[in-house]
Amino acid sequence: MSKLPEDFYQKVYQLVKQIPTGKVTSYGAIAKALGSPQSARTVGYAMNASHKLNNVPAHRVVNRNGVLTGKHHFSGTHAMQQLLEAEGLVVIDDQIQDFDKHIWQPKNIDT
DNA sequence: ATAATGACTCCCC
DNA sequence: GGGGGAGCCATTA
Repeated sequence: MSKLPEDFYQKVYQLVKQIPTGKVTSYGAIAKALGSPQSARTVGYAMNASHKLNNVPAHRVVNRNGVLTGKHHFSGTHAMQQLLEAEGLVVIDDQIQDFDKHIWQPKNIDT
């Protein structure tokens, strides 16, 4: 692990942990809040590492389209979908309904 | 140090 | 509206 990117991960975790129940956000939004809108891909990578943590609701993080692209990385096939539905969201075919209404805009922690 | 991979996003056809 | 290609960042081999 490099020295600088490590902070990036911490920011990602910190932000994801701040996502309120019943809300979701996108990798790009997180990356942007971190001051690196082009590091959306890296955010996903951080999520992968967040799997070893227990306080990082990665299931609330989806792509900008509101699609559960990373559901495949979860325990089961629909584990992510079930989690979101259990939080009051509506997920159909790995697609969050009214994603724009359930989206959660993170605050810039980079400032 | 170079090359390949990935839970993304944007641009073009 | 749907599909394909390129770009960016960080990690791993």
